[in-house]
Amino acid sequence: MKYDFAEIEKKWQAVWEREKPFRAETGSEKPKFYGLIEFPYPSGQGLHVGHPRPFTAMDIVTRKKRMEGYNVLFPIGFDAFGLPTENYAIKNHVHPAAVTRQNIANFTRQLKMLGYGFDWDRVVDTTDPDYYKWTQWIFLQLYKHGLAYKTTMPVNWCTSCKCVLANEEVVEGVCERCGAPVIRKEKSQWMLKITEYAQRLIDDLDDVDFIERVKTQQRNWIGRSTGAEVTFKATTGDDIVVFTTRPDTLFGATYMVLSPEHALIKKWMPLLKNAPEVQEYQRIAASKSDMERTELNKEKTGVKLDGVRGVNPVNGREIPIFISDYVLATYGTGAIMAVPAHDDRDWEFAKKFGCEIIEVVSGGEDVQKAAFTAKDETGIMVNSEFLNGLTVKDAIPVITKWLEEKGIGKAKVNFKLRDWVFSRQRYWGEPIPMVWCDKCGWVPLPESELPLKLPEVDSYEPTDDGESPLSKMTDWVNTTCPHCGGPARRETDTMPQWAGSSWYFLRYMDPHNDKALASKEALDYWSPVDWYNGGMEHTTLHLLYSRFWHKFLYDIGVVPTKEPYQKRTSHGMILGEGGEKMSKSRGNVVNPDDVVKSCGADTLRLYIMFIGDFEQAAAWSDNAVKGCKRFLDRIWNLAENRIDGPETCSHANEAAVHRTIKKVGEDIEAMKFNTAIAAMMGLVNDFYDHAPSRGDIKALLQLLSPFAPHIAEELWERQGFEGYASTSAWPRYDESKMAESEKEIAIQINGKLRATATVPVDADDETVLTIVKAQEKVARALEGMEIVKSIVIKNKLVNLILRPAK
RNA sequence: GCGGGCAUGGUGUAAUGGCAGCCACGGUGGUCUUAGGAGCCACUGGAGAGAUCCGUGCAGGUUCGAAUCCUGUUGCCCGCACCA
Repeated sequence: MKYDFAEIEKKWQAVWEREKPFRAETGSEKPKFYGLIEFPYPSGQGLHVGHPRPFTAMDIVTRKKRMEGYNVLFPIGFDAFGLPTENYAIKNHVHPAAVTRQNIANFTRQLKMLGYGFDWDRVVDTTDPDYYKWTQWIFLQLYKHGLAYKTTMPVNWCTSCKCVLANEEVVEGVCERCGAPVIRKEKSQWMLKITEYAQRLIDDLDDVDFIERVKTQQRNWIGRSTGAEVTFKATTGDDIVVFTTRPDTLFGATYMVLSPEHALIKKWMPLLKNAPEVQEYQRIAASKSDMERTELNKEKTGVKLDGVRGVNPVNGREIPIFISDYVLATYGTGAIMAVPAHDDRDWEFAKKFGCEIIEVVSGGEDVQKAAFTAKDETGIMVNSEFLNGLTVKDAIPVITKWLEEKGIGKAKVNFKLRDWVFSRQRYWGEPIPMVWCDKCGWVPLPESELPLKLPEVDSYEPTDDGESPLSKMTDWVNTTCPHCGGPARRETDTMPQWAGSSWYFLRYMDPHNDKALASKEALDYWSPVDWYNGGMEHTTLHLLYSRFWHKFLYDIGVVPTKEPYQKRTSHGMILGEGGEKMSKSRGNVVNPDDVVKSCGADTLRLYIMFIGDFEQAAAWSDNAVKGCKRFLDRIWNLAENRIDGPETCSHANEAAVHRTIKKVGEDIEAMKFNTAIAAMMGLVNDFYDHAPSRGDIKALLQLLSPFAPHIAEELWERQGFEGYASTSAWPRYDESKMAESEKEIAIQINGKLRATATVPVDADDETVLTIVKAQEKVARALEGMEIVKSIVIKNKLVNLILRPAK
């Protein structure tokens, strides 16, 4: 009979639906294992072939863990709030909730079609009021602990989404989602104080097992730098506080620069002889979009303040003050001391505006020609009075202490990380549970009134005036103040997409709880997530946000661990045939439905894992899929009919079977799925040379089961093995059975491969050398030569170093 | 500019100090066949009739031995980007 994948996959999916063999049991005596994948956004297009890569990988890991005796939690859900759904709803005049329901149904069908061992009783949906009740609850806790606040500030505004964006959502000056230009807009926004956790978000990376590039990217994004804050006086008597990482170069500060938005400029304006010029510069800087600001970063611009000067506190020298947009209002104090001799940007600016360049660290080239920026031991302080003769490294603590004693400065740590802009002017998101009362100010909704549900509205259109569509819903907006009972208005902005995903992994632990986001028992039992795999694109978004929320929940005693995820890995992207990104416009999109229809889910699963290094991007190839289908066909041919006999390995295949068990097991743990599959293919090739015994086949089906669960289950049943392959005990290997009795070793002469020889395994050096020297080619090479040195690497190689005999 | 990564047959890749190319795709030939775009078998890095020689982006180095380690260099990809 032919391998009828369609029939087989349907059959076993029905069995799993009925018998729920992948259900997780909170509180089980077995050791727990919590494997997590990023829950998908249920888009109208359905599953992309990119999805099965991480999903199948974690399915393989968790299926193996289950076979090894773990109580496995492998859940799935839907991150369903978001703009595409809202836009689709607007265009087609349907409610976003209806669109979401449809899309989730389609995703569910596709995920089941691929045979994943999810616990389907724990599905979460971020748009379900029973779920977002707790998202709102967490927001209220953040508010109560002073970590949520509303403020008016210039924010990133996407001109197409008509919505504000977090810093993390702006990529190269354009909207991460739609690619439209981002401009600055002054708006009143809810903010979350992620900066409060900046240091801990860095420090605690030391305690978790994240792949290194994730840690590095998070550290860079948080951007910790240590230095000092120093107070300069202005000739007006005002204090100008600057931040510097190089307080050692203070004697070389020959001018100062303020950001165009700096508050002192307004105060000084009447004193400035060139006030119109300064105002013009401010106006231009303010009108630049982020993209223009980055594009125009080639040449420095600026204006000198004519009428006010600064005073260098270390030597009392008067120095000029400039404004320039190379100093950012949002970082440090928005003002810098410029040391052109030892900073590339200051040097460039000084050259253009004719500022003095004074060397204070010797050891580099002429500072009139280029800045000398080394801050290690190579530089020695000069022209710096009491710092002279010290290295940069030694000078920093000396000057910092001096500044502190004089009361003009102190050590200071700065972060690039900004607070998280948490409001979105859109309909399809969690309502922010806050009420504005003219008497009481912002008042949080009582927890008993959660969830605050989204009202039914006629139009979800975003507005050009920057208000949320909810603001038009006067019935919903007008309410009473929970504090004084007077008339009040609800907040009409909604939460960003990242809210619901910041804690969903906790909800999986206890998804139907209506008393708490999850019970303490479930949180204690399942925390932390043991292994979380997801995309690199979420490193500075979801991953950072959810670590922040988790740390907060830990601080208020809700969760038992400091970190949500013990281990984090990441997969590469699946590209279209030819190596380009898959997109509708290129017409190279592969639909999983089509692949499953033509080759089956097991083949798709195998191929997507065999495609290449899991962490690397890989290009889809229709041809290569066939190889995986062929592999399953070959297994089918071997095992479709019952093989009788004892359940032990055959003599001919025993070593290969045990080696493959070891290899596949280790490769799954190391996410080297491609080589695990290659090893199984090798074993099947062996089985074509030496017919497999009942035991050989049993081991193969068990190894195959996590990768291609349907066919493994079907053949398991046909062979009449007990129970199910997917719940059988993962096979063990025996080192002693892996070794062959003989090994072919390489023979090198003076480091060059010259011959091979077959020697008994683990033979001692002398025996090996005797056999080697008896080789004809070796004997020939030895004529007239003497052996200077023999290197014997057990079971691998012999290298003879020869020279002419005297 | 800073940070991270990658470079191996016609293709995807494997080997992390020890016989370069496991496993696949593609290709060539054979076999079975009414037929084969199915299956099975064999071959498949390059040059050479062959013995052999050459070969892991490039140039050096360490080593008995380097795709692998070190130094330099080129190219590509990703992240951040005037962060003081």
